[in-house]
Amino acid sequence: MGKEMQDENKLIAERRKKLDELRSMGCAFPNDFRRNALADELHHMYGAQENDALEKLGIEVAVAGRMLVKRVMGKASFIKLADRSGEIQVLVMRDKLADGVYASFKKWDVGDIVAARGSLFKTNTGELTVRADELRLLTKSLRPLPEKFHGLSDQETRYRQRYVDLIMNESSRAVFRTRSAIVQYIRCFLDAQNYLEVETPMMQTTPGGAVARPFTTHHNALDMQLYLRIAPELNLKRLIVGGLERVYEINRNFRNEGVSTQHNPEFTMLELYRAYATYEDLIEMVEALLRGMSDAVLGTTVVRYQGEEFDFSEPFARMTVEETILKFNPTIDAARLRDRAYLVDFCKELKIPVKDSYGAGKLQIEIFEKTGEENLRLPTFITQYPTEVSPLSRANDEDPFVTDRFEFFIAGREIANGFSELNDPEDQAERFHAQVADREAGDLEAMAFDHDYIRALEYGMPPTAGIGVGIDRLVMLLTDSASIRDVLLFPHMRPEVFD
RNA sequence: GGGGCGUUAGCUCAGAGGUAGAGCAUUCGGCUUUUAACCGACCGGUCGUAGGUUCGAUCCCUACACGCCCCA
Repeated sequence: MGKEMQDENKLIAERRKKLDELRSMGCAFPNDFRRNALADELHHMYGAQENDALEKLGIEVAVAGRMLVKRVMGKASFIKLADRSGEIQVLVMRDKLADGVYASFKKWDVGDIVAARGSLFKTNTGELTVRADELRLLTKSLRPLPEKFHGLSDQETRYRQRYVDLIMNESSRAVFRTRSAIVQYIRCFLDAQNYLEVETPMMQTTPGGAVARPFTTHHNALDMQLYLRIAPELNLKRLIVGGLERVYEINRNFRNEGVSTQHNPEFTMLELYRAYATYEDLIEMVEALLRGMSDAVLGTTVVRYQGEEFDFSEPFARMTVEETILKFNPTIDAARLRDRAYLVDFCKELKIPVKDSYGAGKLQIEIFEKTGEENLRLPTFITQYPTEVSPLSRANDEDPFVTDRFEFFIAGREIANGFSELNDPEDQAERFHAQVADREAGDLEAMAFDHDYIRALEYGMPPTAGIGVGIDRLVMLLTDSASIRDVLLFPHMRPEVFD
């Protein structure tokens, strides 16, 4: 909706007038009310009590929150206040309040921030309620909230005005509580294994650690171009060289590519490195992490996503890249899977655009992505990625065409990417050179040569395994969200036009 | 970048080539146990923007903006 904000419509003008009256009567934005109870607390503590017992106990509480319901019935009214925990009903009776308060209250609006003090009781229909003997308006709301029954459903407004979405939609609040619980679970899981959480630069002079285009920015005082990081990988491995042995970072990466239901220009990754471990160890870790996480966060190991069901208590499947290609391309000749000319022809059949620079490994990955990925519905570890497309991974000892690398797929989407790290500085330098050649051939995503990273490896990096996990996609999975925008509080949007 | 769909009152949505409608909200009146409270009355719009076709466009056409979905 190309909406010019109708900033001063009639509804807002009426409320602004009410605010003016509050100002003229003194402090319009008081901050001296002290709440002593949350809605959910009260429901848990007293929800099971009979009214007679409650009245006898005479429990005095002070509650506050946004008034989301207001039903006026002459000299008595019911309102509902929403706080961070939930909602609590308040009975407002004219004769229980100081003179004039009820008359003022009648002019308050749904959306106002209201405080009430009074005793607990239960209504005829059994709802726990505060009978107010003090009622105050703490903050006047100038803008009307969406209609109570249908709420706010317009996607664009939900993303642009997340605050309104959070006021109106419990399901949206639940997503972000789950997101927080997931990140917290990861931290506990890793901290328990003596990982050190670190922070490394977002602004880098040489972007690296992933195959992607970076955002550029400029440092004025130093008059130099900087890049927003596309991955923290190389810095984290410098820390492994430094002897920290187990490190992780949960933070933002920035990639200058399209926006879709799966991609936001900035997104959150967990990256983790562990010395004296292999990718096999990390496969086991991912499996344990996801199993424990679903159980802790969802209360079950059965994850339902967009109509599909995945049981995380069962062992995850494993297949190599080549096995996956064979499985989903029954006509392909198994004996010629590394025959470049054959793969070029096969790609053409699949209408995959091929460049001269592509070797057999790159062609395999193109076929894998086109025909395999989407079909990997059940939790599956795909292993043995071609060395050609894995410039930071350790080549397999028996078969140097592939690396000791895996990606984890579920519901047709990549969630994690891990490998035994390449710690041979000379091999790494050669891989960088190959990347630089690709870059010079026009591949804007190819890596730059990172001299300091080679220097770090030359000091000696212990054998190490590392992994990156896309937090946003994980949150999508565990919250049954179809779009990455649903799990980002403020997803990237084109700027709104105000005129 | 390509294709499809959408944009009408604060919100949720109808609608038709003859310049617009409902529910909720607002405003006013009534109502001391409501639950999408109820009853009565009123108010509310440059129909996303700009062109074009037409006697007449919000409706048809074109472009643009923004969004959603699919594809690259």
